[in-house]
Amino acid sequence: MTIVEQVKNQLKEEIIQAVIKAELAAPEEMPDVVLETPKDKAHGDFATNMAMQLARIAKKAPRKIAEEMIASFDKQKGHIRQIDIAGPGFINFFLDNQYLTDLVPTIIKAGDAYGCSDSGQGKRVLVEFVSANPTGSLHLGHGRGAAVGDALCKLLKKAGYDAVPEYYINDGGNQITNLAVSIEVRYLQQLGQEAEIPENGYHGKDIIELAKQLVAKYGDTLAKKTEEERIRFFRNFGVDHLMRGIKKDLTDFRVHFDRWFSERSLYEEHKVEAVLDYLKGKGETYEKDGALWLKTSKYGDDKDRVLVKSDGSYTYFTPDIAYHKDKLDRGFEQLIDVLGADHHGYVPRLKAAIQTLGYNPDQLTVQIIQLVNLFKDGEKVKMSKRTGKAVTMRELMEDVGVDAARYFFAMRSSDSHLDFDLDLAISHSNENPVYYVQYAYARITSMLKRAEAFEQDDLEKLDLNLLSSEKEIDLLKKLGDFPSVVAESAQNLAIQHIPNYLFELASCLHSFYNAEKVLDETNVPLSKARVALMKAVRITLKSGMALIGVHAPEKM
RNA sequence: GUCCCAGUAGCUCAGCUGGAUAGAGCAACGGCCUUCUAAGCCGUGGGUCAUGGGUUCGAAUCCCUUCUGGGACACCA
Repeated sequence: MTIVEQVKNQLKEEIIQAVIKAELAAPEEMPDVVLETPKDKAHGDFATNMAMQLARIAKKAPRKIAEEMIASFDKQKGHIRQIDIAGPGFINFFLDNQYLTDLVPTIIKAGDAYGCSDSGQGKRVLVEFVSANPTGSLHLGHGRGAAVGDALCKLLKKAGYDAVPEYYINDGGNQITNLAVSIEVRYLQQLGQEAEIPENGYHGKDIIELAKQLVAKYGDTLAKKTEEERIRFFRNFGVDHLMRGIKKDLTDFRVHFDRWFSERSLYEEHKVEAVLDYLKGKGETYEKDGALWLKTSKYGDDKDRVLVKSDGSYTYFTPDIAYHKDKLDRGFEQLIDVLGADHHGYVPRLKAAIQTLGYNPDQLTVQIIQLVNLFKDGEKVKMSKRTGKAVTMRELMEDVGVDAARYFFAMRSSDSHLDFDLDLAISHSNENPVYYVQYAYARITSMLKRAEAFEQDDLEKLDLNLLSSEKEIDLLKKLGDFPSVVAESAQNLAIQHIPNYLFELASCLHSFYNAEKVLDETNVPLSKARVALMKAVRITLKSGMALIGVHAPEKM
């Protein structure tokens, strides 16, 4: 438990005791104690609405209740300095600063671990994200999914969940056959033979590049193989090649996966057949029009869905069910799928499928990644200038850098549309929130390099009571918020709170920096305390930036 | 037609589980570098929280209506 939580819990307990002592409510009718941080400092460090909540139960006016509560309050406990009644019946608590200054040594000792909590209680969570087909390069939308999924995993881990990031490689279905055929066509074309890309094939230039490489390496030997052998070869070659590119993109984007799960492995281990047999055995399927259907409408889907098409092949859905069963069978309590907006309609059937498998549909949470619109010079950029197709993740990384891209992707709730301002992301100016936050870190770092005279290794010897100016208190309060911001963001799968928090913390730092001098030879004890405070801020900034995959630069 | 997301300052958006006078940044205007990084700070102006109702001590927040914008709704993946 963090310092701030301890203080709050103690305060809550005192509030409950005061209510009981004043005979305003019996323990069993006690409302939840809401303790919030007021926006206005004049309203204290914490405030409770308890008196208003009790109005109906105690049948008295809120302000009257508040008075009675205060009268029976034990002020000796919980660092309380002053209690006020305000507004319609708020009780405002003013605490001494001890609990805040205690944060400094706590954070310094914790280091990178500051902000961690056991809020997730070790719950096993599998986060599947990106999972793009190995049929081309990753584009903008995948970039957002990658940034969100990766940040989500890191956030969950920090908040005490056992989160595992996984990528599902669609290397088994029709689209891969299409890819193989497309490569074959380009290969034959390179050799001067007549061939045409099929309608649902891949027309990208990268496939032509691939074919050129094949000719350079194998000459025309591949053309002499049988059709079947050749396709199998192109299949493997294509997937390997494209997955290498995808992995490279993701690594460069600082996105990590614990496991790359191959769809093909599901076939090889007969897990698709097994799940079909299982569903048939449970009576969740039926045959119609020569196809095999799953009764998903029984579980909230609009209509039933096809598992085996009339031509005998599987739909995309079928191995995906097997994959989700595999995930659940591996013992994950919660599955998070980070999916593109185009998969929106896919969610009900996936949830229904999980129910047909005998699991609880609430075990699956789908995070929809909404569309990203790029803006340049105030205009919407739709296509890449280079390729004429969707802008790739690689181009984005090259244009704006990983830090800016990751920050911008993390900045907004993932399920709402994102307008990505390229000019803003590139600009090295105060308009750019990424630099604002990084600058705070660089400033502290550069300052600490000159701070040798004020180093205090023995934290016990610091006189932290000297940290009492308004800016210092603001900074300390903000530092104290970090663990709960992490925990709440993880719980709500809301990564956008992290950039917000970082911006606020950076703002407190800049404000403090301009108001007070840290390194002051004429006041050594204060300087020592402030250097320690700066270290705490630095640790917290770095830790927060790490969550969203943004680097903390030593200098700028 | 059904479903999802959004509508808050001129622009881009915060606003946590309902709380007190709705906040930032940009843009506009005025200040602050002989002093630890001015990529910074301080100040001023700027609002029918799309709309109409409901829930209640209290609503930008929760529920419903309407309007507007975006997206999704295959025996594709």
